[in-house]
Amino acid sequence: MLAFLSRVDGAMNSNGDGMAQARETGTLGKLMVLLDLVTHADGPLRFTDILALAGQPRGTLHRQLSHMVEEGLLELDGDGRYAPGLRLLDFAARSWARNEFRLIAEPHLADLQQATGETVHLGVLRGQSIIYLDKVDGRQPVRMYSQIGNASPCYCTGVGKAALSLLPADRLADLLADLSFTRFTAATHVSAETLLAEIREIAVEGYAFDREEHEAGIRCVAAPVWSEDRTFIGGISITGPAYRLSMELLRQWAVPVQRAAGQIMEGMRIRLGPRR
Amino acid sequence: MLAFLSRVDGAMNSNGDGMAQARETGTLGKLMVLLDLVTHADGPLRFTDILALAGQPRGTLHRQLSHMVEEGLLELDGDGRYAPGLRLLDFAARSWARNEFRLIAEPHLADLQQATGETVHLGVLRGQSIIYLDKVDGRQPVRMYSQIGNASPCYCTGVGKAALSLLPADRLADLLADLSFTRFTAATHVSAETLLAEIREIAVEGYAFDREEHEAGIRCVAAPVWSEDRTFIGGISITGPAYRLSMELLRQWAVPVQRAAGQIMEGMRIRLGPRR
DNA sequence: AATTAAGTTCCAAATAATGGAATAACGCCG
DNA sequence: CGGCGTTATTCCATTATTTGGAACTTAATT
Repeated sequence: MLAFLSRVDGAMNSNGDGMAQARETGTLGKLMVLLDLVTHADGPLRFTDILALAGQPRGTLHRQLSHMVEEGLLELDGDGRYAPGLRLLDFAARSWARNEFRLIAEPHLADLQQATGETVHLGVLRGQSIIYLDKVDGRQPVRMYSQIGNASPCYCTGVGKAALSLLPADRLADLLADLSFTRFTAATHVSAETLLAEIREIAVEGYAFDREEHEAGIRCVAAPVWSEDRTFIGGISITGPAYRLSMELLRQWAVPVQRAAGQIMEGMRIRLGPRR
Repeated sequence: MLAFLSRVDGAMNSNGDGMAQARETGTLGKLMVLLDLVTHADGPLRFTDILALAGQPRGTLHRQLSHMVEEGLLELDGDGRYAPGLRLLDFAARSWARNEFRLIAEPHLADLQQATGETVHLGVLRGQSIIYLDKVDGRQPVRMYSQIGNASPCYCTGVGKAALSLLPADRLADLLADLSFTRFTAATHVSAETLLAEIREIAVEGYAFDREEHEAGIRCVAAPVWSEDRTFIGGISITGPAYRLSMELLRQWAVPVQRAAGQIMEGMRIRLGPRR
């Protein structure tokens, strides 16, 4: 049911500088396409399935898949079906555990959750997607992976639009040019024009809303966050059901969200020093 | 504080079988060594650091790192330091979300948590490490990534020893021959002999204990779990502080843990059919 | 047993990776 | 500002790996 994300994330390494230069990553690039293919599929794929999707010669594909299985990036079950490898979990767990941005943001996310009682997210822009780095849910032990690590479109999430408002005009234009819109709800932006208009507004106001644009019945208010070296461009948000979060309430919450965002950025300055 | 894990997990792809058939994964293998290097480091690494650790020519290394950054496997910050890439999170989130074994086990883990009130883990053997696939903690919203995805040594965890008890003698011998022991506590096995003796016992009894072997003050009881095609060999465990979990209590809990393990395996049979 | 489909192995040709050295950028200090 | 040590990046002939078509093996079907 989340299969549509494939589109979105697949475009993640579009280096959209106008001319669409095919990626220059040699052998690795080809293997990553395969990894993308398998991880984005709805279930395990057999050799022939991948062969059809990848459009490569049999011999080549076979060696590539074998190497990836050998390295633990993919797993091959008893029925000859390929699935994402669990070694990826180990890599990701380490990537996440030591991420400076997340570590610094953590306490401020918790504060914001306490203050509002609603779910708080931290996300960063990667390519055209928002990758969620953290989530604090007020209620019972949440299945964290359910959100952390997930990639969502930038054009229909609060964090995404907040992030876009930070981009310089030229980078924003490039990104929008490469963007393809999928309508998730009646409120989803489906054209660069309306999106750009809202982003301009967000850049002025300093906060963004998601007016049930990604999921019906879910609203949020978000504020942009960035690191000084611009490695991280993203945002934090408070998310909840529309029946509980009126637009008026969200407007009030813009203040604490912006304050938390400011504290996180201040924390980065202190921690990482004034370099660059 | 968990930095010591680096050592241990590093051994996951140690091909240290005396003479070491060098891995036959071509270019990919070389890149994975680098990814391992960066993800296992204590912090971001500069080019020169990696150069020293990898022992490769400058030109080669530079191109390799560039490709990996381009693909999102690594990230390069403003100070020229390499860190694990966030794209790994997206891969891992997908790998985890659709893992059949975990999906089937989930409700039984929750049951077991309810019955005992203590923390429940699900892990599988990958190489010489146990990778934790799931965790159910009774108390407050836990930072899930803190455990899920983490790789721990097989020789000093309940799940690990339970998993080892499932291996046929020859595979077990191979694995033990390659194993290098790190003493974490006074109770840690540090020789293949004593470990093998305990594993034999576990194979008879059908359950394993961790008697504060990995972390002082932490005990657990575990039972082996495997899929019919042997793709997954692992276990589930109940873990908690020694002051609350006497060895006597753990012995009593062996029964419900084994029952839950049985239910999970039954679930796999039904779900995946009697193939292979 | 015959037939089709699915997966695996082989090897000359094409391509990408290699690695030593030259070049460029940075950071520090006088 | 200019020089010096450090660090990072680019270049290109050589070398090793990947490529891809076809032959081969294995498994499933009738």
